[in-house]
Amino acid sequence: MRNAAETRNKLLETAMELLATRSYHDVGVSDVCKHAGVTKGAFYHHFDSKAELFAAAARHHWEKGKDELRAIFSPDVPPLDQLNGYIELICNKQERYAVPGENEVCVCPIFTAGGQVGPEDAPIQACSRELAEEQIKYLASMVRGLKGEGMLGEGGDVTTLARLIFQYVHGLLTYGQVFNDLDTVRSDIRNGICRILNLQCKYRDIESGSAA
Amino acid sequence: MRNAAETRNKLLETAMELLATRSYHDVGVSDVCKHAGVTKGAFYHHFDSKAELFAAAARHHWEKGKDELRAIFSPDVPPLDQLNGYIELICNKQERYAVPGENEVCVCPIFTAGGQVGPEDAPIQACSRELAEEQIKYLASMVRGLKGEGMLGEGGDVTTLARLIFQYVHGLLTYGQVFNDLDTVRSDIRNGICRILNLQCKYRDIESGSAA
DNA sequence: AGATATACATACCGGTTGGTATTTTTCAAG
DNA sequence: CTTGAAAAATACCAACCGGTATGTATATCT
Repeated sequence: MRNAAETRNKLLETAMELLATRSYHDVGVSDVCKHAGVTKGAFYHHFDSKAELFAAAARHHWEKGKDELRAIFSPDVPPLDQLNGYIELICNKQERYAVPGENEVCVCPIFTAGGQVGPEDAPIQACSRELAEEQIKYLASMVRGLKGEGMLGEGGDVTTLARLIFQYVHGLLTYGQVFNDLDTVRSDIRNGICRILNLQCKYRDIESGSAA
Repeated sequence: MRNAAETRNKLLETAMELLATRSYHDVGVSDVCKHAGVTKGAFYHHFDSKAELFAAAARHHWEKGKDELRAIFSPDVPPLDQLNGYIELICNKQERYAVPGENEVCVCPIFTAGGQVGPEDAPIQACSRELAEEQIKYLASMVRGLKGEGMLGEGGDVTTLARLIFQYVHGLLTYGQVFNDLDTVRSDIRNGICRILNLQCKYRDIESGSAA
């Protein structure tokens, strides 16, 4: 009886890894089991269904990365550094999850899966919305900070701007995935976000504290 | 021997209809056949494989809508009307393909499918990229027009801006699909595009020629 | 009209997938 | 040790899906 928690963990993380570069329907439970070095019996001991696994995996993945997120969007961090941190975070994810040569770009597995399943997999859609909303909240706090420092042009509700950024980043990553082109993602991301924010030009380049 | 061309056409359009609200893997050939009122024998008489059907359907759909696109992005049309026309086009697609109450929002079936299949369905990915690039070209001509009239803020390569818009719109639609929220799509689309373009505020509202 | 290719229908196959039933192993408490 | 329950392995199933084999009706050409 090897550590049960560890097995469960392995399944959760493997599910997320596979989902990062392939679609929800492409990733079968057998796949997850094989990559995790676990049998199907063990799998169905820990999870009731495929949908439940991926919902749990999404939440697990989210919680795991939350510290990182909190660090980036901490009120102690200058808003501009928050922006840079966010962009870096996304790029780092690429290096972590993407498969060079094969799948250069990986999308946000959680949110993407929500668009790939029908109403029958309700738990996944629900999870997808829930985590998207949380992410938008973090972005909103950043936007509020930038606005507070007068770095943004006129107009634009904070929450709306955060949502627009979220939408854009997701579209960007999907674009990168389809074209399998990480370079474009890297070069467009800052441009796109800054334009949506209407961030004043003098702040657009990396100049403050953190560096790549 | 009922009209062969008509049967083929029915299959192509049905495929696109189903793909608008469901994922590539969710839509089976049997589904398409049933909805098209055609048997599988007839289907495989016209198409070699599922992937080929959807690639053909995508191109068919694209060609069919090309006149509409050419009309919108015609050099005769003032750039600002082009922008309004583009936004209207996307909203109209929603009314045409979405299933009210069930699937409020539909994404661009062609491009989305590209992100849902692996390298094994290469024809679909290829088609997806190809049509995305074409669409970006149309957008680029619009951006060039706007720029020519001095309506945009400083900076920004024309092609880059067109790509950013494409990325954003796709992300927006996916967002709308996941949240099943057409209202947000309607209210965000103009905002997002104008911000990316850095369209001068005085031009942002609908004021010229065409109306909704 | 007869021959022939096209258009479509029916039935089915092999493989895969999510899920289950059952057995074996592991570990900790008594 | 014994025991008992959790954890994990093996074997398996029913359903489904893409695709095929084969049969039949319809149009076209000579």
